This record gives sequence, structure tokens and C-alpha cells, in this order.
Amino acid sequence: MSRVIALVDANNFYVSCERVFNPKLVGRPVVVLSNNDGICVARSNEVKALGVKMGTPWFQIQDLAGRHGIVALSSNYTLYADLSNRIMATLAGFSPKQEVYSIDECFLDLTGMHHRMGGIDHAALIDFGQTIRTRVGRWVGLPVCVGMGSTKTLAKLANHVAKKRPQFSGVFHYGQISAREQNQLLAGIEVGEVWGVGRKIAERLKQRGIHSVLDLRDADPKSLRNTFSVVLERIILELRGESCLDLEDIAPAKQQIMCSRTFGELVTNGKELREAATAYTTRAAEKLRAQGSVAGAVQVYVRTNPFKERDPQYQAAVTIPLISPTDDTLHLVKAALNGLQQIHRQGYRYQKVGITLLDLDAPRSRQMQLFDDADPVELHSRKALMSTLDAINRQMGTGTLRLAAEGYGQRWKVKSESKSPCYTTRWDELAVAYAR
DNA sequence: TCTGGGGTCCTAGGACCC
DNA sequence: TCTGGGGTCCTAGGACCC
Repeated sequence: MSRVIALVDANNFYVSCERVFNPKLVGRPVVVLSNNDGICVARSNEVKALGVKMGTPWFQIQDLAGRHGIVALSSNYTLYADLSNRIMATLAGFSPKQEVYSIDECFLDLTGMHHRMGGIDHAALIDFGQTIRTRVGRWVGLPVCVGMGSTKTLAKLANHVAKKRPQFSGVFHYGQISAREQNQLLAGIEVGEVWGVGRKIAERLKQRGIHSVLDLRDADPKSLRNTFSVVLERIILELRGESCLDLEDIAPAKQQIMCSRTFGELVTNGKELREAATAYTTRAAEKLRAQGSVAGAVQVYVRTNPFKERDPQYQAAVTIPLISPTDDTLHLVKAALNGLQQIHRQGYRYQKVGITLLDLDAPRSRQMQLFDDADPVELHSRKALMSTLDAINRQMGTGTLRLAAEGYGQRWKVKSESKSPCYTTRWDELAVAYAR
């Protein structure tokens, strides 16, 4: 039986989330900005039509924004994460096998559904796709598109078609058209649109005369494997309908956990760098405990602002191995500050510090060390301390209880000038409806 | 003045071992 | 004068994704 994979993807996800609770934004040009209100990370169709590219710095389009009345919002990740959970829960009802691929998209395995004697009932499958769209629209209030195909790569491509070509009304199944029509379709799509083919590889492919998706599909997988990599070979096979990528319905534990931010204003003194490093290590440690892992090493990273070409530039990173793997905020912070001390140089204006927890593992494999001075009683009470910390911060809000080393002034904190309320996760920020 | 954050996988090359 | 070879592990860096 041939496989059917669907890729369901929200349209302009962050912008659509904002519109759910602020309908005045519907039909208006809207962008959502990154942390520090730096760059555009989501654009409404109206903004895309004005030619604003993903990742454009906000300050560069001030004029355009003024002329067209573009509304810019700071990102509200709490809201987006909550709506994402609602979408995923809704979509889980359509298939026993779901892979949540990113905050706004998931794969669903529809194999065996709408099968009739002799094969797939394409019309029924497309109806099913419409049902998915309608239900997510009613239950969560967000617009999605559905792409279907016999491999993940084809489902991704089909989703692209569903989004770009209005005649399909948001649902496209690659198998719904004839082989000849498929060739025509693929010939009209640039090779860079394929999932896994980025800017660099697209350029190199074009130098070899491979311009369209059709060119890529019909290229020789073995020879491209040699000049590129096994990744590209798999992409070609997937485009031909030969499945190389499985649906991962159980999310594997993260192999590394990062936390980094560009500062609200450049930082010159060591005290503030240490405060930020402490804060980010604390966040990373919370995520670490949430997934039930321990870290074997902490990496610290600092850098100046690369866009300020006249400023002296510096960047450095160091990895501090831990004697025994831990999920204890205090131990992790200590290692991070130790690392920071090693790479911190005076005389620079720092823009960013980042923390990465590495060598993650399940805690059961904890190996006692020859010079391990950990007192089992202390170990136990520290565990209790960490879970209490997490419980309070979960209930009362992040940062309610924190290390004094995070500081109080926090001038380095990110800027967020126009953030919408956390409509769905904070009692004091609930949406209010007025009756007239 | 103002330019994000968090991940994954693959490969090449060096270190090391026998 | 003559100076191996094969395998594994680790890391850094590049490319990609959203």
C-alpha cells in the first residue's frame, strides 16, 4: 500500500496568532519582530506583497512602514507556544501518527485512509484535507494549508503548492495529478524551494545546469552524492517517491540546550556579562530539568556586534567539562561563570552572551568519581531545592525566584516595545469581550 | 541609533590506538 | 638506506531548517 504523508503548516503563524485575539489586524499589513524588535520574523500577506523579505531589519523599512501603515508587534512566544499546542492537539485527532516538526507545522501519516479497491481515492483525501483546515480554523482560529505526497519531501513540496496556488484552496495532493502534470509542475518550481536545498546548494546546483525541481528529480543521485552529500541523494530519491525519511512520532530528547540573547544595549563591564550569563544558564537549566536530562559540559560564548564595523571585534567560546554530569542550576552557573572569566577581555562592547549545555544524558547513568566529594544528603536536598524552584517559577512566572547573581538593574535585558498580552496563559491578561 | 534564537545532521581532518 | 596501515573517536565547521 502506498504511503500518504500530509504536512500541515500554519500560514504566517505568528501574525495569525496575533490576529486571533486582535481582529482589527485582519486585512492590515502586520509584521512580528524578533527579540529586541530587531528583524521581521513573520509577515502577513499584505507585507509580503510589499516585497519585505524574511529577516529584514525593522529599522530598514521604517519609511515603507509609515507609508503603508504596517503594524509591527514584538514577538510573544508564550502566546505562540500555547496556540501551537492547541493546533497540534487538534491535528493529533486526524492520525495515529504525528510528527511535530516545528512550532507551526506537523506531519501526519494518512497511509491507508481513503483507500478504495485499486488505490487511493484522491477526491476523498482532498476532502479530508479540507476537513483538517476547517476544524483547525474553528477550534483554534488559525489558517493552515495541507500538502500531501508519498514522502515527507513531496508532502513539503505539495504544501508549498497549496500555499502558492489559490486554485487548490489550501489543499494539494501530489498524487492527484497525472505524471505529465507532475513534470510540468516541477519544471515551474525553483530548485531552492525543495526542503533541504538551501541558498548555497541551490547556487552550486544551478552552476551544473540544475535549475528546477524537475531537473533535480531527474539528476543522477549517485554522482550528486559524490559532489554534494548523502543528504542530497536522499532528497532526489524522496522526490521520486522513494521514502528515505521516517516519521518520528516520538520526539527524541534534545542533544543540546541553548540560551542566548543579544543585549538591549551593548555591555562593557564584566558584572553585567556575568549577570546575563547567570540568567541564561538558569533558563537553560530549567529546560534541561524539564526534559529530565543532566549535562556533562557547559559552553559559554561571547561576541561584539559584527555590524558595528568600526568597533573592535571579538568573539570567543570555551567549553567547560563538568566533573560529574548535573542538572543543578548552581553547579551549571558556576561552570558558566568560570568559562566566562576565561574568555572575557576588557575593552570591548559586547552584544551577546550565550550558554549551551552539552553532552546531555539521562541521569541514571551517573558515575561516581574517584574524587567525588558530593555528599548524598546534600545531593538529595539540592534536588528538592531545584524542583521547588521550578514549581514556584512555573506557577508564579519565570524569574519569580532567581539567583541574586542575575542582578537587579538588568540594562542588558532585551527590548520589547509592543508586545501583545498573554491572552491564553495569564489570568490578568485575558482577552475581554464587550457586548453592545 | 536600530540587524534573532534554537536546533539538527554531515563531513573532513586530526589524535590516538594497535 | 630503510620509516605501515587501518580503524575509531572526537571536534570544528558548514549547511540546513523554522
